Parts: sequence; structure tokens; C-alpha cells
Amino acid sequence: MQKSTTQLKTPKKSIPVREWAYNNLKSDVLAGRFTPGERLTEEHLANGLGVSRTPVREALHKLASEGLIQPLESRGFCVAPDSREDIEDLFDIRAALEGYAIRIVCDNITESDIQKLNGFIEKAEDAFRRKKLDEIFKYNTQFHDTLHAVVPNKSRFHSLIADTRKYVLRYRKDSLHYLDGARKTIDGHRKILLAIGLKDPDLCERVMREHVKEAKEEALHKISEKLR
Amino acid sequence: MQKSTTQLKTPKKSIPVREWAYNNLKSDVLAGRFTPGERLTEEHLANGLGVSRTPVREALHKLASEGLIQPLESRGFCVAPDSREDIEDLFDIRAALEGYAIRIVCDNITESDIQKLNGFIEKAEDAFRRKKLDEIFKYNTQFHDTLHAVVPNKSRFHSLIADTRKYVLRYRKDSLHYLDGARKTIDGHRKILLAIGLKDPDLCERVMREHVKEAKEEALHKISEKLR
DNA sequence: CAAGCCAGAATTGTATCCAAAAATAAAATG
DNA sequence: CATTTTATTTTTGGATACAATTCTGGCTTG
Repeated sequence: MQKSTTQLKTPKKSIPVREWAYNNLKSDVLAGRFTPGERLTEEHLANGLGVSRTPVREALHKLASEGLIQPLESRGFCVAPDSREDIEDLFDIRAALEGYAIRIVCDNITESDIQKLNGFIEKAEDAFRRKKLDEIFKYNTQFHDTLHAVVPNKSRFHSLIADTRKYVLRYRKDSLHYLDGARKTIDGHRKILLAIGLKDPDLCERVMREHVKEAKEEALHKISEKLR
Repeated sequence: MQKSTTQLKTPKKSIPVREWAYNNLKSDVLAGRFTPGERLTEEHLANGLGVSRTPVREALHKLASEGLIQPLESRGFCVAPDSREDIEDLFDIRAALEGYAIRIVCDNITESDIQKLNGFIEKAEDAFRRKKLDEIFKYNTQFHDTLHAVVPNKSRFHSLIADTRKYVLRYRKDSLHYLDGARKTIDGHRKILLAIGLKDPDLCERVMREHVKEAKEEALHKISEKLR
């Protein structure tokens, strides 16, 4: 009746090829696997992934709509070269969105949320002591996610913030001074939590914007080394 | 069958069919031509537009990525039913982005920009007297666009705001009290310009958020009539 | 030798085809 | 008569085919 769910030849049958290709290409872009400005040709990518052009095409368009790659004049796409303007642009969006969101968070947060947030800070702190960069990153992300989870019915808002944060990762791929930045980040989270505890929306927003601004400075600093 | 005597405005040769289809579908969605929840089938839409499924498919994905339509469970898309939560979500995004942007504007604006902005307000005012809704809308849009043009190198930021504003239009399609809303909007713009003239970023941001909030209230009000 | 032009290759845009999944209708069984 | 199962139709995902456009390189010509 129904055929067994044996995987035939394609890497993953369970999820649509289009998504698989999308994820693949996205991680390539985020990992800096393509040199900025290099033209991305559908056929070549399709061959590399072992699929046809159709899903690759859709993936490319999606990546373009997210701003991870840029439409080239005339035809095709390429990963945008790093630029200070672009970074500032991105982080300013984050500052605007997260700064505004934290006000709403401040008005709606519960005691148990605060404890949870504190837990993530402590875990990040512990990971810092053990110099586990990926763990620090994980807990920091959970900190922000928990923050956003406090405000319900804002799916678009949340995904916008999440996308922006993800994209920013492109500028963290080579993390030379990441430990240094991690220190500031964790301290920033402490300040944010403090401001929330004081139930002061204005302070919350200011602190959050400062927090994002620090991340921006760090990113700009890294870039300036690379652009030399 | 697709080669019939389709005299009705053959897809323009100059612009890609995909974009043409996209624009077409978008205006249909914004105009409320589809009943919310109704399934949008590729083939049907393609037949209606006189093109193949491929460009329609891409257009649908793009519309989905912009949030104008929703992926249905399992397959396909539909226009999202109006909901208070969604409206609040959208307008809150606008409040966050535009509120932040106006601060930057405030620090960088020139006298000639201010005069230009004032010009749009006066034109809108004139259109208001003549009860020309579409003109009012046009000048209001130009007001905001001019505002954003003050800050260079923020293309992502700008397009994000523009997208959000566009999407919000969906909730203005039936504009019963639009004249009423237009009055408030023009007054809001006056206040914004006043705050800019005072070079007070905090005031600017507050006024802008208030302005967006008024638009939100108007939209919510309209919806509540319709949802009854 | 340089500049412009034309031919052929490469690449993207659009259409069509086929297969898989899902919705729907029909039928059979209790 | 209701419920489950099966068959049919619909619709989408992915591949391929073909047309249109851009790009490249060589060739002609001044």
C-alpha cells in the first residue's frame, strides 16, 4: 500500500528540497564561503547541491529578500561586500526594534520571567569562565528570545528582530576578540535586567539601545581590520 | 489555450513577467480582492493573469515573505484574515522604526529639507480642502519619504519602513472615515515638523510615535466595524 | 593597432512536464 | 446509516526544455 520511508538518494527526503537548498546556501553565505561580489550562478549552485535550478532559484530569491545576497545589475546575485554603512544600517534597525520592544516587555514581565532571564545570564557567565564561545552565544540568544516571548501576538515583530539578529551574525564569523565582546554583552544583559527590575521603560530602552550600540561598535571594529 | 487572442494588455515586454504578476497580485491583495482565508491556487491565478505558473509561484513566495499572504498548513497560501493583533503588531513595528529614524533625521536635517516638508503639508492641506483623498495620501507619503531621504546609507532601514507602511494600506482599503483620519494625519505631520524645528530628538520621537499610534487607532476602529 | 561589430557561449526567464502529496469523492463494510 | 477505506481528481514541488538576453571573444575594418 504505502511505500516504506526509505531514503532514496537525495540527502533528505523529509523536508522540501527548496528549504534544504535554502538552508545550505544561507549557511554558506553566513560562513563567508562566497567571496563578496562573486556572482552566484544558478546552474553552478544547483550542480553543487545536486538538485535542479528550480529550488535553487527560489532559495536565491528568498535570500535576496532577506538581504543576505544582493541582486546584481542586469542579472544574478552576489553576496554584498562588507561595508560600514550596511552594518550601521542593520544595527540601527536592531536598536530601533529591540529598544521599542523592551518597553512592552517592561510593562508585561512577570517575576518568573525575570528569574529565567537571570538564569541565562548566569549560565552565560559560567560559559564565559570556561571560555566556551558557542555556549555563551547560545545563552545570549536565549536571553533575547525569552525577552521577546514575554510579549505575545507580535509574531511579525519578533521574526523581524530575529532575522535582523541572524543577519548580523555574518559579521561575527571570524571572532577574534569575541571573548572581549562577550564580556560586554553579558554585562549589557545584566544592565537590561536591572532596568527591567526597576520597571522604568525609558531606562530600559536607553540601556537596550546602548547594548546594541556596543555590539555595533564591536562589529565595526572587526570590519575595519578586515577592510584594511 | 494560453495562446488565445489575449488582447487585454499583454504583459509588458520591458519588465519581467514575474514582476508584473507580482505587482498585479499585490494590488489585488491590497485591494481586498481576495476574501481572507480563501485558498490561492497557482494554476487559477496563472490562468487569470494569462501567464504560466512559474512567475506566479515566485510572486506568491515573495508576497508571503513580505507577509501579505500566509502559508496555509500543508500547502498553498491565503490572505490572512484581519485581526487586531496583526494590526497592532504592524503599527508597533512602524512606531519603533519611524520613531527611531526621526531622531537621526532630527540631527541631520537642513533648512531646505524643512521647507520641502512644509510644502508637502501645505499641498496636503489644500487637497484636504478639495476633499481629494488620493492626493492627500500622495503628499503624506511624500512627506514620509522626504523625511527618510534625509538620512543616507540606510537602504535596508528605509525599505523596511516602506514595506511596513505599504502593508498597512491593506487596512485602509475601505476608507469611510478617511477624511477624518486625514485631518489627524496632517495635524500630526505639522507637529512632527514643529518638533524637528525645535531640534529636540526626544520630542521628535514621542510625537512620531503618537502619530503612528493615531493611525493605529484609526485602523483598529475600522476593523472593529468590519469584524462585527 | 584600436575601435566597433558580429557570432557563439553562457546565464537567466518562462513554460511545460511529470511525479508526489493532498483534497475530495466514491464505495464498501460493519 | 455511519465510518473507514479506497479511488479519483486537484494541486503543488521539482526537473527539464526552450526562448530571450547578456556576456565574451574573435574578427573585420579604418
